[in-house]
Amino acid sequence: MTEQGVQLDELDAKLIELLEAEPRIGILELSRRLAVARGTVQARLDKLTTRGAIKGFGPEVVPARIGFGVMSFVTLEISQRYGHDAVASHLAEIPEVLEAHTITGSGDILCRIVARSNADLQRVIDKIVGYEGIRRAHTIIALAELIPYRTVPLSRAATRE
Amino acid sequence: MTEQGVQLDELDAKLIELLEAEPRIGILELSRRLAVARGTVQARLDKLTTRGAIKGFGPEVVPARIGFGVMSFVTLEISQRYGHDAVASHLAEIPEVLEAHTITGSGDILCRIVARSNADLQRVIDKIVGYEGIRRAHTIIALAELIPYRTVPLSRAATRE
DNA sequence: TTTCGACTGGTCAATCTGTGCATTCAGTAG
DNA sequence: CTACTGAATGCACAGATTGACCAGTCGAAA
Repeated sequence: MTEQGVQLDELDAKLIELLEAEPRIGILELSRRLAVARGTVQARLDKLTTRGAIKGFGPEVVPARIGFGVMSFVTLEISQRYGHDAVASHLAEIPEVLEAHTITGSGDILCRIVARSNADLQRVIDKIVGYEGIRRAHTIIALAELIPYRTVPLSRAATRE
Repeated sequence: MTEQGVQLDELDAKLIELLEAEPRIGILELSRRLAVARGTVQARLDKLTTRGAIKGFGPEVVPARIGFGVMSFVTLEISQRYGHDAVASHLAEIPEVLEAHTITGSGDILCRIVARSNADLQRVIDKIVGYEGIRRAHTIIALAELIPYRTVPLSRAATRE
C-alpha cells in the first residue's frame, strides 16, 4: 500500500499518450515517433511498469459488448459484526461485481456491477444481498456514459508544474 | 449505441484471460499455450476487437502511482436549463475527472475523480462546482479498494450457459 | 452431395526484440 | 576543478515474431 510512485516527465506522458492511441506499435516505432533512442523508450517503460505507474497492457474488455449492457453503482450497508473482508470475498465471487471500494458517508461499500438487463440486475443484486453480512443495498443505474474512463489528461496534468 | 456485441466462447475467454495475465506474450506464444493454430488466435483477436468487445490494449495507468492518491465519487445535481452535454464538456476539461455517467436517483451525474490529497480534492471539487450548470455536489471518498477493477470473471461467466 | 465457415499446419520475407557495448552529456559531491 | 553517477545515444547481433499467404481438413447446413 506504499504511496511511492513516479513523477512523470514530459517524455513519459507522451509515451503513455502514444501507447494509449496505438497500443500495438511496438517499442521501435515509439522511439521513432518520439525521436529518441530505442533504449530510452525501453528504459522508460521499464521504469513505469516496475514502479507501478503502469499496471499492464491487458485487453480492455467492454462489458456492454459481451452481453452486459446494464451498468450500475450499488452502495452497500454492512453489519458491523461481519468484517469488510468477509463481505469483500463474498463480492469477489460474483463475476458481475467489477470493482468495490470502502467509502465514507452513509454507505459502507460502493461497488460497480453490470448485468444483462434490468431484470438480470435484480438477480445480481439478490445475489449480493443474499449474504448475512450485508444489511441493505442502494442501487443507482447508469444511464449514459458522459465521459468514458480515461487517464490521458491526468498523466498530462501530472507533468506540468 | 448499438448493443450488438459478441457471444464469447470458451476459447475467447481463455484468450482474454491469458492476455490479461501476460499481455506482452504475443500471438505466437498465445497459440502455443492454447494449443491452437496461430491463425486462429489472430482471427479471434480480430473478431473481438473489430466487434468492440475489446476496446484496446492501452497501458493501464494507476493514478495512485503518479501522485493522485485520493479517489472519490462525486454526485452532481445539475440545473435543468443547462443540458447534460454542457456539463459533460465542462467536466471533460478537468483532468482529474476520470469518468462520468448520468444516473437514476437523487443525483443527476456520478463521476469519479482523483486528487493528490484531501486538500487537493477540495480544489478539484471547487473547479467542478465553479460552473453555473452545476447546482450541488455530494462527495464520497473511497477509503480502500476491496476489489480492483476486473473483467476476467465476467468474460468467463459470459461463456457458460 | 455440395457449399460454407472455421481451423490447421506450413512457408516466406520483413521486421522487431532483447541484449550488450562504448560514448556523450549534465548534474553533483568532493 | 575533477571524479562519479545516471540517463541517453548509436550501433550491432542473433533469435524470434509478425503479416501474408496457401492448401487441406472437418462439421454443419443447404
